[in-house]
Amino acid sequence: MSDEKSKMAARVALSQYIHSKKLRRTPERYTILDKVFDISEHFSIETLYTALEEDGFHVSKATLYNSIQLFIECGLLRKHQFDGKSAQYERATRVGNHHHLICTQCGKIKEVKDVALVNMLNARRYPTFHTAYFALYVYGTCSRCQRANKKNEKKK
Amino acid sequence: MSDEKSKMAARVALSQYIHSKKLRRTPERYTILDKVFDISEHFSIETLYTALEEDGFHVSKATLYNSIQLFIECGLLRKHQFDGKSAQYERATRVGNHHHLICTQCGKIKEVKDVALVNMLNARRYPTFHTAYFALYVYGTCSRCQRANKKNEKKK
DNA sequence: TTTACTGCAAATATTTTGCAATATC
DNA sequence: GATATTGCAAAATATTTGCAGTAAA
Repeated sequence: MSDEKSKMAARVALSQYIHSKKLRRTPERYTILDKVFDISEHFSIETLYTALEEDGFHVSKATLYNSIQLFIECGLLRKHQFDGKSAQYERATRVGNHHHLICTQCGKIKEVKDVALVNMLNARRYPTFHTAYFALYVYGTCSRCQRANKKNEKKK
Repeated sequence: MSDEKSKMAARVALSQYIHSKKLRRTPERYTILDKVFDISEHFSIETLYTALEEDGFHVSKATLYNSIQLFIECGLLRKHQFDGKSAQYERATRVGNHHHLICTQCGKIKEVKDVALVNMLNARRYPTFHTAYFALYVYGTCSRCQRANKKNEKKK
């Protein structure tokens, strides 16, 4: 799906959710949603806040937290708690087809597509639990840190 | 492995790590480690702190955070950032053979053994990345919340 | 005797909450 | 007009940091 199309689809999904829950269609919610769909990668509340400010659109942090929570509830967004302090978010459509490699030394996060694995996961069923989605985190050492480690060993 | 045996093994592993990094074998570290191996499930810093206080053993929060970090570094402990506020920890030996089902409605976390899946995961290799371990989180609705939802639908 | 470790308190950072003003339905 | 939503500031919470005293090597 193109960026514009997925943005439109997200707006529609949000509208439906808002309608079904008898909530209100505020301009803030749609502006924030658009911005979320402009950002291609992970983002934090802080990043999103700054990006919106740069556009000359001011919203309070409280509203940001509220809106993001709403997007998560209606399935448009996923939340990650990587090891840093603040939560990271990304579009649900992106999360489906990749997972995350996390370097335990430098904290860098890399995305990997692994369709075969995703298919295996999707085929799993757990009794009495209705699965919505998965998050797989792979912890280890990135290439950069591996190299750094080798260098240090040689020094000794 | 029995509880006592795994506790001993952990002590040995910690001693080796401490020696290799030229750190110090303080009584606090071993007392905390023992307590960690008494707790069978997930725990937070707060839980661990209280458990130690109840034993009449006082350590500062700072020392707890430090020690837990040390245990993670030497591979004895894993950290989870489920959706609550505080981080949860559990023994690495336990994590290997199960993963977590997380109810997005009530936040309850259930453990599931899935050896076949674990084996598949262990067989995966990612170029330029040296994998240490995995964390798989399955999000969805637990049986209890499924029932509650059905009841609410009927009310309408 | 060197310096890593501990405890305490203060600092930092993130997220949540209360409330008055406003805007949507 | 009823009430959901916003912005702001204050509060709550978790974790980190600085530093002086203590203890392991």
